[in-house]
Amino acid sequence: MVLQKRLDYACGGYRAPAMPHLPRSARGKRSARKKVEDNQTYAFDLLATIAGKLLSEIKSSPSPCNSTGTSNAAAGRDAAKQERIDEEKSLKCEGFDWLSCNEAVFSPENALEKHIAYKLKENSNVPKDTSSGPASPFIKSDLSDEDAIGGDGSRIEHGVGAAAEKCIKGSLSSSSAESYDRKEDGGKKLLVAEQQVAGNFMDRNAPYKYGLDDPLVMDVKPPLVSSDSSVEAPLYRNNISRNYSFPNQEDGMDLAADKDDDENSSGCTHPTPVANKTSRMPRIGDRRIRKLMSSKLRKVAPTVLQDAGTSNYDVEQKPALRGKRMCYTRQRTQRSSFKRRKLFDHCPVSPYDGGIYVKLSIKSFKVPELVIEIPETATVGSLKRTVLEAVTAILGGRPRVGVLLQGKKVRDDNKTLRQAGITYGDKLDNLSFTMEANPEEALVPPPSSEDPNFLGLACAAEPLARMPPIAPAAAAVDQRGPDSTESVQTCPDVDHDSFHSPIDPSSPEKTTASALALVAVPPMDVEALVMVPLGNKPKRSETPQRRVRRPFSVAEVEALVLAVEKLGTGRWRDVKLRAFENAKHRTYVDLKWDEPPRVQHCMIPLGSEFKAVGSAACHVPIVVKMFLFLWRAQDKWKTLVHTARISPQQRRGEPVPQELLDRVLSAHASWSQKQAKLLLKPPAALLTSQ
DNA sequence: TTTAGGG
DNA sequence: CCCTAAA
Repeated sequence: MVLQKRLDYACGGYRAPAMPHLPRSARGKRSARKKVEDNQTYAFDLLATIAGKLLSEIKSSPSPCNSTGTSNAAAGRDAAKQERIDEEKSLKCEGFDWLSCNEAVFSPENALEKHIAYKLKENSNVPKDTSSGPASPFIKSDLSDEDAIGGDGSRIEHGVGAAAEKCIKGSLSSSSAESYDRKEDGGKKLLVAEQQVAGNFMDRNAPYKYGLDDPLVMDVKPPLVSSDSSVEAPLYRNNISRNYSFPNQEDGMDLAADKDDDENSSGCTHPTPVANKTSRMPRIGDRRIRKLMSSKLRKVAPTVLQDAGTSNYDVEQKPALRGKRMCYTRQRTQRSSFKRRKLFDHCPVSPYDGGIYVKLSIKSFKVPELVIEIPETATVGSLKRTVLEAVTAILGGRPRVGVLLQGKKVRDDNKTLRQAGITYGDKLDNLSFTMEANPEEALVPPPSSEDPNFLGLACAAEPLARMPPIAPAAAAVDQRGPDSTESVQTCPDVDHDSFHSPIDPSSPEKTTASALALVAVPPMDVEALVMVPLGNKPKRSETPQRRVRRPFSVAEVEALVLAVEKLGTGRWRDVKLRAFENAKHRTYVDLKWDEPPRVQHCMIPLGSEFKAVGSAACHVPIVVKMFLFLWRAQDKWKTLVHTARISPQQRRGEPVPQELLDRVLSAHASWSQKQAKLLLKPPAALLTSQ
């Protein structure tokens, strides 16, 4: 072998043209992305949560918040601020902000909490990796919180809760705005949100209308849609308002329970009738709630939320909350089921109690960015599927996804992205998505309606709120610990197949052009990304999943044969280049997800608009990463030669025309000979010369 | 960074 | 399709 190489060099002196290397910078981007994704996921959750919160708010509209923590307020603030800062520093979550904001806006304490909890739960489920990783900012926030608190790893839930808390606090404290000095967008946004919320709370009885446009959200990402989210919720005042207080703080469990409930109630996260719980809760509730909220918030949107939340929160009574939080977090993490039960116990209030829930009409809301990686050669249809998967993974439900390029709907699912004009090079900014709830599904009540809290909500919010039950995987993850990547892979939720199918055989162009691959991003990846903690450990991302198998098309084979016939069997890099000029970023090596350098991705910042079920619409900024999958000519050739040598009956897969196989054998033989000759000759030459 | 090979 | 040795 070595000899051959040498010979080649000597003879041809040709070296394969150097391939353009992908910038390593990609890595960094990648990591960032992941973070984003994580955030995004959470964001969805958050959305759901928000919805729920809103509902709950309406219901509960508790007044107690303000009263709590008067004396401690100052100290709490400081602490909170610091925390925030820390979190921010550690995490830079852009996306979360909005969520938190939104949530804040919507949720009344209880409602928020619940919602959050639900979301959290869902998230928690999703986050199998949570334990493992560092995924979303939320997580980070959690961590930070934990650290601060000294608690164990809290999770997304916290973030949500925190957000909720913030919201609540914000709402409670009219002066919340001042507390936020932060320059960060998120922080500011939060402030705004809070303010709004506060206002809303004030007006509980009246239906709320928020201009969710939320400055908050907007900041984060460029293309983010400016969603105009207006939430309209008639607030019905239930008894809920009476005490939001949860059981004692000590029972962090309660919180946990709430969260669990949320999680469990994957179905309808949003609509949470707050009243139920709240009614039951003991008075301490305020604190608890706050705590919960804070914790949740932190988890969710560590940076922004925290800040905002903290500030408000701090003013009121942060310190206490922290401690509580920790407890509850831990409990939560350790025993989700248990938590759930507790929740019920605590908040057994029947939805009917008087709890009225608000009918929310969410016009739009923003969700954290969603990062999708997809090969340029993938079809529009596959893109839709991918986006759908990613979104539904978070939101649940089975909405329909549409792709908009420059505001124009791309209808032909069979076109490749390239054909549709969606290329990584440009125009990505113009890419957006629409998501429409499946009417049929929209009506379907969430399965987990058992939770009284959800009863009311069932409607509009529902679809969004629903989170896919990733629980199993998550559970696995938890047990395993952060490092276990496998858990992700195994995740039942994702439908891997859906992603793959994409390429349309009918379009030859595609195949040839992308001889490479259609591979779609496995849903898992998305999840993984989502889950991955911002911070420290990308453990999750590390475990590469096995690539999806994408058999070579006949066209690809033909291109390969042609190239080999011309170039021989030793210059695979050249072969690839020759065979697939179109693929600019091809390398002879197959691409791997986790190897940015090899992967070409196009980041497409998108402002996607999603029309959620019912009247809910949300803007989801989606980042699409496009990449080309390279196949390994070397390997393919190997198999081709083998295939050509075996009987047709033994062959499997897409039949390769005998003609091509014959050429394979022919080329292989001839090049083998040449190589052999080369090997032999040189020595002779040397000898002679010497 | 490419190739060659083996699993 | 993956992994690794070797260059």
